[in-house]
Amino acid sequence: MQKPSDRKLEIVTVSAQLFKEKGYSAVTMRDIAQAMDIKAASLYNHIRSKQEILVLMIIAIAEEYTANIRTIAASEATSVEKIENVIQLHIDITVNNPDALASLNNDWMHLPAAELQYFLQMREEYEDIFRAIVKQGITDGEIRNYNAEVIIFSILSTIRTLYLWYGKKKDFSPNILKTNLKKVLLEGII
Amino acid sequence: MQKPSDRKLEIVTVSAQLFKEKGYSAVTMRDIAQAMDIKAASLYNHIRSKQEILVLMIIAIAEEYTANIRTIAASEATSVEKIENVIQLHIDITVNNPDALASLNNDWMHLPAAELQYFLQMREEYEDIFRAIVKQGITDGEIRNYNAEVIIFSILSTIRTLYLWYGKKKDFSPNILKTNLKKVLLEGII
DNA sequence: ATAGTAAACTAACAACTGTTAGTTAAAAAA
DNA sequence: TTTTTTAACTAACAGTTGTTAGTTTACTAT
Repeated sequence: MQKPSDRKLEIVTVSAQLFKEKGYSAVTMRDIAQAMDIKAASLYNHIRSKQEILVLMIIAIAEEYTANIRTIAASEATSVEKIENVIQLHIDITVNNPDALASLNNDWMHLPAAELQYFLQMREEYEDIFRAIVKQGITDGEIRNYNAEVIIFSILSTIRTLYLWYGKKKDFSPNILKTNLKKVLLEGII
Repeated sequence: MQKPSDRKLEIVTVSAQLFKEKGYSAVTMRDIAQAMDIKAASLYNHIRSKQEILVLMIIAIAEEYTANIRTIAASEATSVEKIENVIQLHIDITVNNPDALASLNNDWMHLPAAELQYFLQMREEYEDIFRAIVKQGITDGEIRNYNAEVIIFSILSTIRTLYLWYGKKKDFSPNILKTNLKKVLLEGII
């Protein structure tokens, strides 16, 4: 896979902002073109289809999640440290892709069949790895013996929706998140 | 506002399932009609427009959230008890509206202008009330002195996305949630 | 039986959708 | 300088969109 041209990346960036506002289906090729001050047909000098924009937007990030959580899981760290590393991973990816994450969370079902399957497979693996970390932590007595699925859901849903809050409030600087989010998710609030 | 007919409610119910799968914009009137085994034009014997379906789906639930969090905030309970009551409120509404909540979370931007303004106003009030509860809890020493916005984000994002997990795993029965979710969110996992 | 109503139907529309074809102008390579 | 490439353009398409108009059918109330 060769790396996309500058103009191609610009289309993906602009589209990500629009998709975040209105969702993939509600954004037209003419909307994207207008935001770039060109005509819709001109977009096709750079991309093959509207769906290809979505693929470029989602798959690379999904692969980044997958590669990193594999590394974290395979490391020598304790279960709690691994969970902290997963939280940090989500903070980092959110800071670097605050718009595209909206499509990764809400528009993935509009991927072409092959990429959809690939995406869902990565997503499943990701949750399986995270589940294994949590269960190991419970077994080792590092993590309290609550329902594992509830723990997984609670942490994942928070760090997956970080993109919705990041950038809207000054309290969500990378540093404040780094120090506060791990504590809140791990130690609770009381 | 008079209550909708049975058939009208059926349209909203069926649409909610479809909107959850593909999003509001990607679902056509013909999709909705086909799911009800009628023709698209027949839908208009019961509803005025596609947007009206969205309004019926979202506004009533938003009002239910608003009314209930007002009651909780005004009660005599401690701050921690109030937060527990908010968590329980989200569990209850999720159990009763597992499909419509997808649109409330992802498709609200497609509401007509008037209803959009009303929705955003309710959403803002909701977050303001929740913020006040958390800050009071910190002031009173009931809640640890972490960044309040991070606490708010962490709890709200979890209970708002409950609809994504509820029904998919048997671990998410109302009872398991009732006992586990409050503990995980309040006391943490270590 | 008759009239009225609720809810389905067929047919159609104007606007919008993603996309293609062919053309043009400017920049880069020869 | 000439040639090639890049990236814009105009024009148009076939299919889909939400929606309306007018009609038909079957139940309900008179």
